[in-house]
Amino acid sequence: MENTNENVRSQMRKGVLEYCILCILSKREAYASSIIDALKAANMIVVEGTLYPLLIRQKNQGLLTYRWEESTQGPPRKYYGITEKGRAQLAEMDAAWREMVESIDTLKR
Amino acid sequence: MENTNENVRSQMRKGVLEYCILCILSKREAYASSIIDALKAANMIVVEGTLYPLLIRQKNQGLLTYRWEESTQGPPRKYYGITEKGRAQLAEMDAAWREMVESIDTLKR
DNA sequence: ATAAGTACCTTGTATTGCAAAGTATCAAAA
DNA sequence: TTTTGATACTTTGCAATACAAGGTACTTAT
Repeated sequence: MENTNENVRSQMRKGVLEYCILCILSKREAYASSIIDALKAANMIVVEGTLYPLLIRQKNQGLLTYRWEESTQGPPRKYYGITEKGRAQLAEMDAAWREMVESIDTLKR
Repeated sequence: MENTNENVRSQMRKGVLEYCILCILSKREAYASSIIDALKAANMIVVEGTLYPLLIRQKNQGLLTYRWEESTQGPPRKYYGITEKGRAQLAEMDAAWREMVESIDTLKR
């Protein structure tokens, strides 16, 4: 019964995940598992079934590209990187995020 | 083509709206239109078709109650108020929100 | 060969924000 | 009295999306 906590967080994450992905990829290329690790390190738990469709969507929107790279252990990895269009979107999302933080702040006051 | 901006904001709002409602009602009772006004004042545009089902959901979850009140001009208004359970949920959401802000901050760093 | 580990992908479901259209109440104008 | 306009609440249908669960494929070690 105590996943109320997790439900609340899950709801709040909606729509912010796409922003997180762009944030991560704006710094370095990464493949799915490493993205999940980065999110986990920031206390944002995400599972594969969420991330893969999201990456594909962003790729289809032209925000991301990818390249295959061999791995020393295991199958090849799909390294995603951010595009110019992705950076533009990220800039919009930065603004949207700041505005939302500001909005909540206003409501709290 | 320039509603990209609005789409981005719309996505980010997802899941945070419930939090906003509780924030507003934790301070004072309010009816739908006045809630929309409060959100608008905080730069969060929400329409009726979004708000009404949300209020009903939260009421069914026991987070809100309401009472009818006559209006000097127009039909009676449904004034919503927050319950004890709603305040507990709000406390959880406060924590979840702070964590999310912190998470994004971590990713940005 | 087989098993284990790693990585990527797909399907089905529930939730939810929203546009659009509908219902109901009240008061003032025609 | 009827009609119009303003206000308020409600419902329906749709699209987007996070997630659980299950599946495919490649590599290395046993």
